[in-house]
Amino acid sequence: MAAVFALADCNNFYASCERVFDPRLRDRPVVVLSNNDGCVVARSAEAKALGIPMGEPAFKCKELFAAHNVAVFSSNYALYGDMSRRVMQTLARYSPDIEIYSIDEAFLRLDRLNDAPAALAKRAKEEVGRWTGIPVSIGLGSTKTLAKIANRRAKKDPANGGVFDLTGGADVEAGLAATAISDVWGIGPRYAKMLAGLGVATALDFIRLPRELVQKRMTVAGLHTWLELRGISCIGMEESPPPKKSIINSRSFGRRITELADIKESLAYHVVRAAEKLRAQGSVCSRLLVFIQTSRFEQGVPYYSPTAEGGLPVATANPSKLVKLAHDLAETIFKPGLEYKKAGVMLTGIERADARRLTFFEPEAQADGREKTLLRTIDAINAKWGRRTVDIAACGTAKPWAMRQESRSPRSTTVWEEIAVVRA
DNA sequence: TCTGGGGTCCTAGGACCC
DNA sequence: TCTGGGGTCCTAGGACCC
Repeated sequence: MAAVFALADCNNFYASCERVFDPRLRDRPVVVLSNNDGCVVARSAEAKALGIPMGEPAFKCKELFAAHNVAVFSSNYALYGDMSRRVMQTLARYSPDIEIYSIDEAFLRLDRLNDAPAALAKRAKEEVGRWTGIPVSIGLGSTKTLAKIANRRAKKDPANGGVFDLTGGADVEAGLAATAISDVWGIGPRYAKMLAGLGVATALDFIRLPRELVQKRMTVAGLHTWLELRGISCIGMEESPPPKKSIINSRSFGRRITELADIKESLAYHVVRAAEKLRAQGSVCSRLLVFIQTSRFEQGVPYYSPTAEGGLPVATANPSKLVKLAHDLAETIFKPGLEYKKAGVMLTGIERADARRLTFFEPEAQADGREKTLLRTIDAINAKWGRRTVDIAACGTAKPWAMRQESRSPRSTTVWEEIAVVRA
């Protein structure tokens, strides 16, 4: 059988997660906001129908929210992450060949199995709904890009029952003709605009462009999209996620920050989180980049957004060493008299911890061993007793820079004290 | 008052080397 | 007067994804 890729995508994922634990939200418009309660990042179908755009700043929607009794939530990533894990575990029962693509999407290979792909997809969709309460749509295609298009068709028309099959005898041309070019996976706003200038409105128009033109204007990535839409698979399944080559931790401040000391505190926090991610994938890093930013939207004052990068003599995952470097770098770019809105760090020069150069000096090797033991112990304690049970002092306790989060729902599946209570 | 966060890949061009 | 050329590494910038 020819390859059959399925894309399973949770409908309005964050909004659906909120609904699972509060049935009163059914039929009520639900939106979820980004960190710091900044922008709308998820909308239920009812909220979409109200015309609330994705990414809209929350303060611009206040009146609309009030007028239509919209349920508004701060992001609750503890909940969404755990719900995602449950959805993925359920999907994995349907194919050994699964790639978790994002928090709410997974690709599955559905050929090479005993049952017909479309029948498997239908059962998977129903079981995820029954076991987790999350509605999911599944699209089937002979390539990943076509599976993405099929998924859009599945979502768009309720008559499809949440599953759309663009393989076998399906009319692929009709599917491509019904898909706006800007809705194709791999075509962003820039390329969509450029293609519009070439008279391309749909995916079907796009695959009728000459191959050489596509490669010239859109490089090999664009060519892959073009080939995939023609049924030639270029983007394969990734069995296990490769280690990250860069790790970022950053956040907008809950309010404006003017003091270097506060910025340093927030940077320490970001470094500690980033170093945890680094150790979780068994890596060390040799470079660190610090960035601080004023508001992009402030009238009358120039936008200040400097970065500073520095290296370490020996690659490390030790937060104390990284914090020291981050603080030194911050001092080189901090300008007093400005109101800062955001800060963050990026770790690069990432390599496997076990591939490190050996140290020949015995005292250093011993110190290295003690350091590893210490960090392993901290990670173990935090894994058992919760994040930040053991922290480093530079993160501070006052946290004037902490983010706003005014309406977070309970962490119903990961914190005992916040578990849902059912009254019968 | 209020505008997210975290990633990847590709290419062009400069520095440097022989 | 004539003033190489190819390879590699690094970085910045631009495109995309969720």
